[in-house]
Amino acid sequence: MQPRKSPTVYDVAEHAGVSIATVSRVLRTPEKVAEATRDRVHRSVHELGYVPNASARSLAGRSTGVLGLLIPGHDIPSGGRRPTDAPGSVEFLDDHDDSHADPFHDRYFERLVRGAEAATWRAGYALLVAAGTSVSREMVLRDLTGRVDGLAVVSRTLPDDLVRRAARSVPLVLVAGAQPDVTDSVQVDNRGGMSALTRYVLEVKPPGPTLYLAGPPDSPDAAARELGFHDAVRATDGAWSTAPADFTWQGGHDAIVDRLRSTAPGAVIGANDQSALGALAALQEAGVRVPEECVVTGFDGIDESRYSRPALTTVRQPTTELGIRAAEALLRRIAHPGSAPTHQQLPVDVLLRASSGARNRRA
Amino acid sequence: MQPRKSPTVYDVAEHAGVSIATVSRVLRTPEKVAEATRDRVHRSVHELGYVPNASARSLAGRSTGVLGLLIPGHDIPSGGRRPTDAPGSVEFLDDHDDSHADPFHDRYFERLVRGAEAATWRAGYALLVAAGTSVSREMVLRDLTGRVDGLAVVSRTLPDDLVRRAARSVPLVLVAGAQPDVTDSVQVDNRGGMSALTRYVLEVKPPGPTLYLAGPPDSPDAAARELGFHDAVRATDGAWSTAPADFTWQGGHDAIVDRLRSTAPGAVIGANDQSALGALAALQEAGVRVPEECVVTGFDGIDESRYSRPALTTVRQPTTELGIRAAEALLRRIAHPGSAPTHQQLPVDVLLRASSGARNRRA
DNA sequence: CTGAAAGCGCTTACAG
DNA sequence: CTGAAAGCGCTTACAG
Repeated sequence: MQPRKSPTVYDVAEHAGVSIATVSRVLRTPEKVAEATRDRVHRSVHELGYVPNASARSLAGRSTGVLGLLIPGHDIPSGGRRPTDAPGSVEFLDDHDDSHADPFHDRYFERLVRGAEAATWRAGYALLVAAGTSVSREMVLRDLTGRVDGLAVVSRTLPDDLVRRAARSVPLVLVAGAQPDVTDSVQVDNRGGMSALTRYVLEVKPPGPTLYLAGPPDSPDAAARELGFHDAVRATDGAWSTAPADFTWQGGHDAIVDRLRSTAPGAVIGANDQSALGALAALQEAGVRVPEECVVTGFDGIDESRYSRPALTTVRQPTTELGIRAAEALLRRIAHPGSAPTHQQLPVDVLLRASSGARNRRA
Repeated sequence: MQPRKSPTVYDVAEHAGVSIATVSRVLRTPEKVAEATRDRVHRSVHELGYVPNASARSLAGRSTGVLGLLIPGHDIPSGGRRPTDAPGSVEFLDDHDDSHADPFHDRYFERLVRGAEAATWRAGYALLVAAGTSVSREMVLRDLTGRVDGLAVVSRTLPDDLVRRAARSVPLVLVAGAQPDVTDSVQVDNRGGMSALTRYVLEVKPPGPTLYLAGPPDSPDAAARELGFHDAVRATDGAWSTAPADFTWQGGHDAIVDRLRSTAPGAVIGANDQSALGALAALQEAGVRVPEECVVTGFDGIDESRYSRPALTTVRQPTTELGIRAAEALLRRIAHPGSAPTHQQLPVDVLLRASSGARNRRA
């Protein structure tokens, strides 16, 4: 398809009757070249279909012009199904509900990648994406490190010490988590989001104690959200309590079943959507009307939260924004290698839906 | 953070007391180096924290080791919200339903990127992702072309002539579409999928004519699906007809309202999920029981199809697989530049759900 | 098995 | 405004 060897600066220079230095200048600093020369070179570039070799450019320019993004690897089938020559080969599947136990909810990574991509190209860089499923993390990391000017790593994708080591050979920013003294970081304001949501719930809820469905003890997100809940609830004098629910539907469901043996809550605040949806189901099974008798809220904004009845009021992370900020932080770090690590907290959005009494087109 | 200049082959060679050629050999063709030497070099590499410079490697090796993936650009907010120093800054939004008019349904690109990423790294390549939102398509394309050994382009991301021109300077594969004589392509078997689905519907449906809700006339997907429907329905002698519905909920809804003035259908087959969901709603409004009196099916497998009542039987594209196949096709093309363009059709999955009478855990 | 040397295709001071 | 030349950090025949 592309037959002969691609043209180089030398070919263009010869074609235009100038030196290779001039060709390079026309491409990088056109204002330093006389207009007539510039035009001539441009014509040659076009006629020969010249495309600069990025490797040579990077080597000579001491910068790759590439940013890397490392995201956690999902399992990708190695073989996969074979393509068909026989059209019409179709598989019929009984579609069960594959649980979204994933802390990174629906479209999280698409948004993250798109955000990072946009900010990266906008700055004239290209974006390399790696999940490191198929190969060992170390190998991918080493490979990436040599290819990029900076690396954004999604938190918990790599063990802390690997992050630290990588940060020694390349500017690195941690996404959705932090290692305070080691690298820059960009995360979402889980604490502030839960606090704001809780304050709102306390205002709109019907009478009755407030119940918080806590997440698993080892999750940083869960910890930050619980702090936010406490921030808000401690400033009031209403009754409240917490119950463990470990981010699962069942956990939320069971916590409510248990709680309904004593007092019915006036509000249930889930540490995530899954547990809130479980709680919602348990309340409805027990004949508690939501939101009239009890308000329910979640956190994450998974797709399922939109389709529950009533639709679930929840908090959405600004994931695209997170990608943008990560790339920008990296670019800043590349420009100023010396400065102290920075740590950003992005504000979240509360999505008001029917489960907290908000009126809504659909619900 | 990374203070002094990174070590090079020269540093490693000196440290290990060998030539740079030997260092290079240890890294690329270790079997050609004596074990003792190899160990010595490895130790030096480790001690110095040496990471090979990918640009130099690419330039010398005449191959970048990078594959590019170009996907259509969504609109990404340029400014975005500012990060806060004040935690707790939260926005409250009345959450309306943003319609998924997108032909590339939920998670389509996440799956595509992940598939491509997996296959790419598995082969020892890295993956560059570009959406080319922020910058002009031409610029991104030119930049990409110089950076990669091969380029996968999602169909309709670029005008045909740009694809053709790009294909002259780099191996290129078209994803989810084809330009038969120009490049390799990988797509989904829309026709075969719709045909298989239709045959199944004809088997399970209650009495009554079959109605096909066609897509917009300018969509290649719609055209292929309609051919598949015809393939299946022409082989039987039941009554059938088609109605235009242009891929929208409203289109599907109105087509049914219109149709119900005469005969009630025994099956409604939508060219996509949106129109099928509209049809489902219209049937239910008219008191037609689904699936008992009329079976309904869609195509695409958007998230919403899972949460309708009854849940919608639909066809899911093997999107991850599509990404894998695209990367693999590219790698094959790189290995064999001369051969004729290949065109793959990937088999789809039918997701059996309650709207066609399939029993299901949830519905 | 190992080394000296050429070369990959650019960029960028340095002169003029 | 333009050119000659050095150099970016590797890989890879070619000799030995």
